[in-house]
Amino acid sequence: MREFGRSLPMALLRAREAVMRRFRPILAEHGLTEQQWRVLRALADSDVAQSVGELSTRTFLLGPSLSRMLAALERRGLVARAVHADDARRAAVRLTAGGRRLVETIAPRSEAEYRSIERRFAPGELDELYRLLSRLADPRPVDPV
Amino acid sequence: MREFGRSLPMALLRAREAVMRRFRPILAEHGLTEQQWRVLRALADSDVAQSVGELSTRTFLLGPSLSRMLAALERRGLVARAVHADDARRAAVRLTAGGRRLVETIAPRSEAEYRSIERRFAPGELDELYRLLSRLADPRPVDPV
DNA sequence: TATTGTTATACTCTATAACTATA
DNA sequence: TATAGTTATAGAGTATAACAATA
Repeated sequence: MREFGRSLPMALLRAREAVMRRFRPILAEHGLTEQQWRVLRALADSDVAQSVGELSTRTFLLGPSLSRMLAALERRGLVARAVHADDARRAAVRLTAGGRRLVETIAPRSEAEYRSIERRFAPGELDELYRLLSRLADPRPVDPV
Repeated sequence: MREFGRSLPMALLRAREAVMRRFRPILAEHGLTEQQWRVLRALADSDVAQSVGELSTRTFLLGPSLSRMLAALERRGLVARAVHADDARRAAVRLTAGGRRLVETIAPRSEAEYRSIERRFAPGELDELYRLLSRLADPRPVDPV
């Protein structure tokens, strides 16, 4: 059987752990878990409100987890939930001003960590890494079905 | 701030999820969590018994999590714990024959999934991916400190 | 009837501290 | 005193099912 060190899930996990190890302390200072940060990042990414389903897809969090997390983030005043204009079943989740401020406080430190990682790679290598990772995540560009 | 889609942790998570989504059902059939499988894989990798600390490092699991998991795997007859020959504080954890059989049952299906992923890449591309991932996980080969 | 989101429930893992046994 | 591992405890996420409201 393939060696543990040559397992793709393990290689991805190791790489992710190495990156997150530098970043988690920053989140912890602000009382945020990795998953909560994913939600805030996904919300900060777009100016329009997003449904719970959209957030679920983008953050790889399940609906029930998200429901509870959004309630907690709402209690902290970081996000706001409203009913979607076109479909009353849907939620319209967005960052509050305070939530956006928090993201903007954390973002520069995140960028600094990122640049220190970037320096370890030759020009173009990181692009190549992104290209290979997205090929893993979505086979379609290579082998359309 | 960097787009969510261009976040390295997210790209790694997406890639890992895509790979694990194909593999988790196989584990579930055998009543194994992803983390338990990591432990079994780490044990299957070497013929000599490993200490809890070694397993912790290799699987990215915390000591307390491992202690409980090893107790559960021991109850299922998949692993055995003994006292280390040289140092009575240390444990000597190894797969039982049944544990090895289980790994050998699952391994071929895991390999099949792996080969179907491999087919999506040109020769050498996957080597390049491993190289870039290991650079992320360990900067030393590039920039010795 | 199907879909969106929430609530309920049980389980697993994370994380830290306290403890035991051994070195 | 320090180290290896376990136990205790609290909290967060995973996963599935059941449910309410809306389409």
